[in-house]
Amino acid sequence: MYALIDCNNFYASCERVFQPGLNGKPVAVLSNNDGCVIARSNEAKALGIPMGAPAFEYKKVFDDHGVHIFSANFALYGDMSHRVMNILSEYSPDMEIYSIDEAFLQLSGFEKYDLQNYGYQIRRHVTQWTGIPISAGIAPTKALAKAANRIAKKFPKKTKNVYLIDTEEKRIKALRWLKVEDVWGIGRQHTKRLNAIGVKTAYDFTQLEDDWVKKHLAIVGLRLKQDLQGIPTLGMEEIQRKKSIATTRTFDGNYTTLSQLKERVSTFAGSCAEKLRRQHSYCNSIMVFIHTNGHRHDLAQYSKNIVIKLPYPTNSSMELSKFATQALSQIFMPGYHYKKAGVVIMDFTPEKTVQKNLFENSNPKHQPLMQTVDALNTLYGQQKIKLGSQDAKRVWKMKQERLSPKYTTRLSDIITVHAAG
DNA sequence: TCTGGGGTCCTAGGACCC
DNA sequence: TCTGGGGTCCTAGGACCC
Repeated sequence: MYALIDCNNFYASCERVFQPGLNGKPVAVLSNNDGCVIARSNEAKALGIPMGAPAFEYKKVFDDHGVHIFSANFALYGDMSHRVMNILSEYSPDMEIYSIDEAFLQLSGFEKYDLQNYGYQIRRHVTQWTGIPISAGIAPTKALAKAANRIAKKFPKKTKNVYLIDTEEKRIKALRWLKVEDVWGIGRQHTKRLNAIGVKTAYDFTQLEDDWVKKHLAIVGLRLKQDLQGIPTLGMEEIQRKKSIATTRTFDGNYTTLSQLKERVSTFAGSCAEKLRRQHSYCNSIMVFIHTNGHRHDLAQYSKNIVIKLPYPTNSSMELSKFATQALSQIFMPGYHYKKAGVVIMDFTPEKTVQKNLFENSNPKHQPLMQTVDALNTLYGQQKIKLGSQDAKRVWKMKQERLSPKYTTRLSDIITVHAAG
């Protein structure tokens, strides 16, 4: 059996932990630059605010219904996630952290347990220790656990946020209830194709011929079908090192000059390098892209990316920044209003097995230097030490008008509790 | 005025090998 | 007239996830 544990409305719930007065009230969290809605409490969902809604289009709804708006506070969410995962890891020797707010627990060997109660126990524990409400779906396969989790979320009163699929009847009932577009792994394109042949529910999907599924949804679709039929096909994944690391941003305004973009791209490359060092890897390729604003139909559009193979593996901020800005110069075209840029690094090798090059190698002095920079930035706060190519005066140009404090990761932001006489 | 960011996996087709 | 067979590796693009 597998359990899928999922935090309810995670980002909104994190904000509520420190402002319990917001329980029962509509809360929404916005993306960087306060652009789109990326998390909503149930009350906000009930107001018809969709996922990804542009904030400016829904300003009136926010005002009319007193929706509490927050700028994304990823330092807080990351730390809360870590706390939740720590607790969950006590409930199975085999856990896969699937996303910031979700984890699978493998429960083989737990057959003698009352799994329904086990779910309640996990829920009580996480809620009491972190204040984050969770839902649990428990079933014989991962895809079915996902489905069970959806039921637990959809019917909180009946299920008390834990739903167990442990019989064939329950499996069929769940799949007949689940719309095919809500199946894990079925996105927009697949839904279109499936609806066209009359497949409306997850159950319908499991009744299709294997050949048809393989042909139109490829091997991934076929595995999914089997998993939904109760044949465990999707196993626990080893979460090791990342295979690519990205830092990309939409700008607050438009950038028109190469030097403006160079500063941004250099910063992004430095941030990628830092993440890369944290997982003790070197990279061999770097990709840089720039875009104009696709929503502005009145402006000329340009979008380009370029991948560069590095002459030697590196994780030095200076090297990566140098290569990234070189790449940028190759794709930059004057005369456009740029709205977005990013750096993606990939093709990693672990620190320990880096292949040295006979003629060209990373400057050996960079490694101790980077270690020192990382240590200083950890000690004195991020971005205290920057590259010369970065804008030293730039503070934080992102629009974040409703940012909550970093309650759990910055000493000065810790809450004060006043006890009445 | 205003529209996020960060990932994974698979497939088809081309280039190349013997 | 007629032109093999079996591989690997790489890349771009598409689909999906949160």
